[in-house]
Amino acid sequence: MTLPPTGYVVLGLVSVRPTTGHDLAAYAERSIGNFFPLTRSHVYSELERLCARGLLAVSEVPQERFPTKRVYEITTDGIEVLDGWLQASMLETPRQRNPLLVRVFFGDRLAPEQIRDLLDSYERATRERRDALQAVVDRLAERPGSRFRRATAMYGVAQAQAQLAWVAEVRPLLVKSTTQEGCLC
Amino acid sequence: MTLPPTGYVVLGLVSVRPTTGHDLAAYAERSIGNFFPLTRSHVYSELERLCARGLLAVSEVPQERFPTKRVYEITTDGIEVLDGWLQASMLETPRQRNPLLVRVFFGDRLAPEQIRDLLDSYERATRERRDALQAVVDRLAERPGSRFRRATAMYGVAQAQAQLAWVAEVRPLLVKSTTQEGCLC
DNA sequence: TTTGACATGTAAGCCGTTACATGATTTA
DNA sequence: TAAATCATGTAACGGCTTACATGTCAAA
Repeated sequence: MTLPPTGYVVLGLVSVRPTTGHDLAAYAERSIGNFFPLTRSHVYSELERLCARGLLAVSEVPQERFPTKRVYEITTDGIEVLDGWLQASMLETPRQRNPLLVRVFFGDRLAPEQIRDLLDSYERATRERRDALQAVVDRLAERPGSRFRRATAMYGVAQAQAQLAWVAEVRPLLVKSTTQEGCLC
Repeated sequence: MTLPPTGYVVLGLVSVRPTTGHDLAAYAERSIGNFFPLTRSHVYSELERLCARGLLAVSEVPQERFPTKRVYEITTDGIEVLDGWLQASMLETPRQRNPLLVRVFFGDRLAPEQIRDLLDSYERATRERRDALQAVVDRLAERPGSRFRRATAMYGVAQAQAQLAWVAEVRPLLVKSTTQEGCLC
């Protein structure tokens, strides 16, 4: 049985502990969302689909002060499918799209100051992302039980750091300073 | 007028020089395909759509030894739309999905040797990708007219390099050597 | 004679996003 | 009385992928 990518992710998140669509969506956004974004709508529909396939079981839990909630938990079939996917050695290579690189690729169509602005805004955004992820890494440093989640954040930091280094490296190559237009070098 | 992401990419590729679907797909695969994959089918349909919107013009060119081909070229409207998009300061942040990190995230469900295998195969694939991209960077070093395309390849090299460094950093943290299980440290 | 280059598409389908829709309870 | 939290979805649409479908010419 094969699932769409999101299916495995949702299955994995439910496997941590039984949860509702509401909670799962919130948790996903601030954890796995950094490298596998999920929308709330999609979470709900995927939960139902996994249920229909017998990989999750659902139970309605009435509450006093809040609406009745649907709590999902993973079944033995679900565990089998999840672990089977996790252990599959072949890593799917997803289509990675990078709108920044597309613009750089067509850089000949842009004026030097536009290239500069493009790199500047990319640098700013990347620095912010790096700092946010570094904060996560630091926060999880105390908890040895979180080493896997911490490793994913470290990955993000490493990526961002490399992107900043790349900007610094290519900026002088791509943005010819107009004031040096007539230099003798 | 807004287009799907692929629309702008195809538009940009045609803007370089008039071309056929066949040639464009081949060129896209070995150039922009590294950070924006296109399928052949998609290229053909997107070309037709851009035509219908008046952003491209098509002409049938009969050939002696080969089938008649449809050559597309960009129109003035097309140039306007393309440059408008390239100059838009806001960079869309696409949903970046990373199946490796998903597996790491759920690393608690995997045995240490499975984590190790996962990291090893990722490292191998990454090293290959880095070397391939480095070859592109080296090849383009001689041609100053290719500095933008070269910069995109440099980006890939920087990313791959950071990924390799990350693997080296987290491997000892995530893969507890079973032979040291009972060490006194 | 079979492979590879040249050349163009159609059809089906699903994954995933965006927008829409609802309603109770607590807190400011 | 307004906003935030808790809670659950539906509907529509479109982008993109996969698989299918066809044919000529040159070279091995």
